[in-house]
Amino acid sequence: MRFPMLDPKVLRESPETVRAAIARKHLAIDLDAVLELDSAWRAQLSEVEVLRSRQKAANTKMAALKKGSPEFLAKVQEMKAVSAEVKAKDEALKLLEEKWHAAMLSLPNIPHATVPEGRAPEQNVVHATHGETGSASPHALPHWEIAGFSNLIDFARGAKVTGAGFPFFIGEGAKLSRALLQFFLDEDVKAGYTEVSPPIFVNAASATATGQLPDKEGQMYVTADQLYAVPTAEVPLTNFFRDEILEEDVLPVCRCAYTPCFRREAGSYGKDVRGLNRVHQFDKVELLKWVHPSSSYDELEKLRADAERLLQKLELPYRVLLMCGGDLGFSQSKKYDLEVWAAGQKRWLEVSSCSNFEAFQARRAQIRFRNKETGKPELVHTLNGSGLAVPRVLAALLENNLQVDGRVEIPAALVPYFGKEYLSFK
RNA sequence: GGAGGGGUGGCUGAGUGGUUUAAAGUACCCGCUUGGAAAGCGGACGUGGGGCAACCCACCGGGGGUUCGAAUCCCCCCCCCUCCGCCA
Repeated sequence: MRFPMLDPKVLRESPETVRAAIARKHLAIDLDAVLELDSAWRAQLSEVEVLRSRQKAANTKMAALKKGSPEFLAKVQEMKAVSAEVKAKDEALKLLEEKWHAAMLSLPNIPHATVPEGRAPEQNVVHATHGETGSASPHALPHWEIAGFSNLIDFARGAKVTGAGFPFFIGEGAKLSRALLQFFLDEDVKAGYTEVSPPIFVNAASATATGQLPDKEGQMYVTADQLYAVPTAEVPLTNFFRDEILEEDVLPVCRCAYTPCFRREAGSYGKDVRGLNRVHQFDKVELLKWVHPSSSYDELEKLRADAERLLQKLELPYRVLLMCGGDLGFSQSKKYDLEVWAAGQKRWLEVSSCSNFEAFQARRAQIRFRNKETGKPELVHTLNGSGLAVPRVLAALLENNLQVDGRVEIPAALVPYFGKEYLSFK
């Protein structure tokens, strides 16, 4: 049995809830067709099961009969027909089930009541803004235009060696990148997350469980033996508990992981992809939580606060967006984006996306906990968010902290990691 | 990469075509017993799906096949163990 992402019971008992969710996410889905498939599938299932029941009953009788006896042979003839019927109906059932499954996969997660109405990114709500964005020094430059930038981050040679979007980080560029990673991990561990270093390739089953497959197959790099380079640590981390039942006591489980992230970014173009804004390989620390359903929205606020604290300690201006229904991902119930201000480009760069998936991912990955009172397994709620993505934070740091003399001031919190108070492009 | 051996419930482990409705043990849970516990005795004890329910169906690593009928036979794949080879 493969699992849909939305609870089929919600669809049956309250189709209007699903209809409303589709509307709030501004998706075009023919729900009536899905409902029709659902009842057709159930009807067919019941037909097959009745026949199977007959087969089982006959089986028991035949076991008691003498092998070659006329009664036995008659029974074999009788059951041959039933067997053929089961085979045919079972085939039809499988076809229906495939359609049903595909239809169920097309149904999005239901947005939380606090998600604002809206169709496009412009309708996201600015939940909070921290730090100054207006007073950037007049000499602020996009990071790729800073004199000597390619001494630290070399895109040209990366393109020669691998391809566009695979830069080399050199000298103090590499050191700054590593300092940020170390800082993020240390802070996340302090906040209660257990550090994990996961595999950076996953198999198809894992990529399917977190939803990268089949929809985003074109966004992943795949090896000759069908392993997928992770687009985010979310994939191996979430799959850690796939097909497992946890004890209720262990919740919430909070983990963080650094991995390089690989994204083909097919279809991206223009100013979005300049410099470090969008690359095919980048370092990121991901935060992940497996929580009791009753606390997932509290945990979402904590997760967001944990990610925000990193930007605060780096003294970078940023804002928090509460995503509107139309800009909410397919599988999310509620999502905040953290965007750092890049003073040179004069634009916001997304560095973290903190989401509550409720049971949507957990159902697909079959991650459950045993309810202590009932003794029955229930789906956990999963949440994740970056804490944080390195290159864009690094870019913002370069742009915001660029001094008149061409050096970059390192924030106090990062100095112990970087080892110096200023970075130089020479 | 090569050769061999394995994969059955939380765990141990029986089962090589049909009363298997997966034995038995063990752990956990609930009783009885006890001053309390252990032992002992009794009961309960997997997951998913369908059904208002009674109940029914599926699941023995995964997927196909043979058969009236598959945990059991056949094919493909995955994983684990032992040895060999290669190697950071």
